[in-house]
Amino acid sequence: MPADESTNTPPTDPYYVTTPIYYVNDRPHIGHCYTTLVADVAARMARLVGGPGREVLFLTGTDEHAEKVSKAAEERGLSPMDWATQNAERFKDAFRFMNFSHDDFVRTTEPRHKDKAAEYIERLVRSGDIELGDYEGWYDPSQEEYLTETVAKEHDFKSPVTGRDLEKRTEQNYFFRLDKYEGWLKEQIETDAIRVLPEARKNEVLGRIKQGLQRVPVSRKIKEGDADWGITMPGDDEHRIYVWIEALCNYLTVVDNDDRQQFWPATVHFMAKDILWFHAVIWPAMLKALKKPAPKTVYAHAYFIAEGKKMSKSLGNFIEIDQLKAYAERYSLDAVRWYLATQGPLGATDSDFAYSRFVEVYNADLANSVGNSTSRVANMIDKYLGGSCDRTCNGEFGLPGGKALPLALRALESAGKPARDPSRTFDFATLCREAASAMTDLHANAALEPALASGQRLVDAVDDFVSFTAPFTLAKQLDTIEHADKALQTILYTCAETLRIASLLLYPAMPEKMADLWRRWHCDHLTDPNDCNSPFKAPLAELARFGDGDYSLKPGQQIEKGDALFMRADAKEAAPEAPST
RNA sequence: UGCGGGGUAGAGCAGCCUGGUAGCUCGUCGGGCUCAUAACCCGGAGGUCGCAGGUUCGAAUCCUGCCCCCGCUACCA
Repeated sequence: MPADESTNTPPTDPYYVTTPIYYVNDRPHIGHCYTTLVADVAARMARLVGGPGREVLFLTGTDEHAEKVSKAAEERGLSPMDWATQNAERFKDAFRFMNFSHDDFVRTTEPRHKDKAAEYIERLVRSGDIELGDYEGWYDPSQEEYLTETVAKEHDFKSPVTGRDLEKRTEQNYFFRLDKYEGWLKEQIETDAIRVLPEARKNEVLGRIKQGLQRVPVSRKIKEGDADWGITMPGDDEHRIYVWIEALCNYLTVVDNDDRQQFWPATVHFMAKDILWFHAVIWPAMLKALKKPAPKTVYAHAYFIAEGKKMSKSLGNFIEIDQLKAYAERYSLDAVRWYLATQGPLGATDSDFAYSRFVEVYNADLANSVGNSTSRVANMIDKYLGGSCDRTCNGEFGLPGGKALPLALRALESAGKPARDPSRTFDFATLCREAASAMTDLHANAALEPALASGQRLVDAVDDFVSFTAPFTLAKQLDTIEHADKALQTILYTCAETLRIASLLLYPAMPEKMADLWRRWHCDHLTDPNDCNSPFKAPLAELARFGDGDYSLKPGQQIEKGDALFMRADAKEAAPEAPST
């Protein structure tokens, strides 16, 4: 594929990315943060790749209408709304801390959601996609809940909690005719019209669809003494819309208005694997019934486990937001974001959040690479060139083919350290163009980890280039080799300019640190470096133009070294601990 | 029970679809360099690719069987 062509045409289609809305009784933990971070990286990448001309909407929020929410509120002597508000704030705080760039935060208790959701259900009733029927199942009277056939059988038809016999009960419910859409769903997912990722999950979903789809209950009978919480079934006061069904609607309710109509269908829904079925099957079928297009991509990641152990309430080993804060305090927030984004369970298998691994990744990917590389390059520019390059990488000294490289080789030779392979050539313009193009293509395929890796490759290339050309050796021969100064400027410019482009590619995961670098290097022409959430001034293809673009480093541009971007971490130090609560 | 994913150097992973010198990151050992954050560059050691059969001139890669790990199995958020 011709790399330069796809780079020249930045995407302009509206990009709409969502996270699940989170169960508001939960305390924010690594799971919520991870899913939302993935969406944040995707959203930032969409804005970067597309530039100011592309509309991007990133939505997250809270799911508040569960029965247990009103119960939890009651236990605390609060109204359900007050309790929900209080907890929604915790999510908002956590997400602010994580520097997520969501454009909107929806709460299912907001009228804009409730009204539309009820309207959708009503439409489905009218179209016959939702109908009244009998639900027969195993009821656990002690827990006041129905159990699935499988669970009931597993526990020998006794309550898993109390061990008492389950009752076979029948009640009237509204059902969504999921069964009507079996063939359509199978076809949509098979052909990737609805792309289910990763591949393993697609197979899983298709496998289940082939086993046959049944209608799904979408309402609950309102019981005596129930709190007035949730949305009642349109036209039937005795039923309440089942929260799951209502919650799914949030993706649409928020954009189903004059201002945001262009965002539907959603570009990508991110979620954890446990709720894939709702998003890949039930939700698209509901949309089909509503005559709305289905989401383009449904991406289900796996779980984080903690220090090799599955996180569970009984073990009490959930990595909560406070622990992430403790890591961020020691290593910077962006280091946490980087670790989660690049080591996370984007594939089908779970990933481990382990301190030893964190330190390893931090040192390898951040301290020793981007951090050290920007440091050494800035330092040489400061030391040898007084803090700025007066020459770009173009012209007769440029690379590849110009005089800079032969002069560097000559300096090495006269210092008695000839290059091992003098025939090597370097073409950073192409390298950078391909890296930017790779990010654009990978992002379009929701392949976020490889997209971020394209930035790392540029940093590695700079380190390799510095070793090969040894500008520090050249710098000692400015008086003895003619034009050595020009070669030196060209080489260091090449390094700095490549790092500038690398920083753009690393930005989606590490916005604050990269903005920090842009402040030191006076790159305020990319975006506002004092606000890493401000829009970019052009699409990536233009921003990442090497050497001769409008956004390239300019001759004379001040490059300040500053403090280490990422201090090396000491693995012998004890793991950061969250303050005990 | 059914369906799906996985088992590749000490650790974490890629390669398998489209068979043909087994690769990457970290760790480890040796060398180089000195601009840099004990960093960076080069090289070495370390794997009979879960097990057993089969197809093939040739299999980590295709087929069959088996073992182990994990996930999903819908009305719980």
